[in-house]
Amino acid sequence: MPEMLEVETYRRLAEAALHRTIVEVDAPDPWFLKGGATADVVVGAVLGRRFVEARRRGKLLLLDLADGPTLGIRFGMTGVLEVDGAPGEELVYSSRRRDPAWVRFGVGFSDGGALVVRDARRLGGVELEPDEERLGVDAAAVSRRQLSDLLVGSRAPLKARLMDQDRMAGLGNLLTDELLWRAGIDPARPAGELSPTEVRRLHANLVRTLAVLGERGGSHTGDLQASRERGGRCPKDGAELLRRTIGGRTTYSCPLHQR
DNA sequence: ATTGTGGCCTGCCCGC
DNA sequence: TGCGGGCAGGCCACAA
Repeated sequence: MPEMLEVETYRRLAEAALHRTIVEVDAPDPWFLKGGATADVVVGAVLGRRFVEARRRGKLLLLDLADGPTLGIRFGMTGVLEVDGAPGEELVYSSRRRDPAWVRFGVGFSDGGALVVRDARRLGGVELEPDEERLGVDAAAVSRRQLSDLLVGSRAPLKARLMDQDRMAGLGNLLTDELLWRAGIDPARPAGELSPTEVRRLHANLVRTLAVLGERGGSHTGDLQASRERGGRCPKDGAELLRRTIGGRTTYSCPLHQR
């Protein structure tokens, strides 16, 4: 999906949709409704109300309805948010096409505008009252101590642990590869085996990576990104990058400086 | 409980 | 041009 940086962009975009009365709900795809919701239930919850707050936790966008439930939106890998026809982000792995069939959910406002979710692959979804607390602390707000605590005692690969949304929410495949490449730590290392020095380095690089890539415009703007392909070379030292599957995801790392 | 695997669903790109 | 295979920034259910 869009990782947390993209969802944060969506969140800011969604602020333009606040305080506008919803007069129309488009939920054409039952598959896209999660948590047992049906089109009727969503219509009943949303119609006639207004969004009053746009929040984010990890990759989950939360839109609070006045005197109503919270609408949660997940974007899967290819979901895009649009408000009044303007897309929030161009996703690297998502088509630039705007096929009307890809609209999986939308609400129309009394002033004629609309908030729309497009998702070609249908891996995202919309849910009423999502369980926010199941998600771990947002990666943009994690303290060094919290980071240390969520790694300690784990023998899962570091990368898998960092992407475990129940422990820390927000990091996806690209951000995690970039982060570990910057921090100079092997993604396959057991999470609990990092030294205090390495945890400190990891945290500093997390803060910096989110800041820099956020500034540049998204998860795909990392220094490693251009080399994330078969045969790609490390931008730091020129070594051929390792391509492995870690935590179920394609992982690129430098065999020289990531130890 | 933790960790690993497969599957979901669809579009695109590459090579033949 | 057509077709099959592989791949994709996420998440969930399930198995060991």
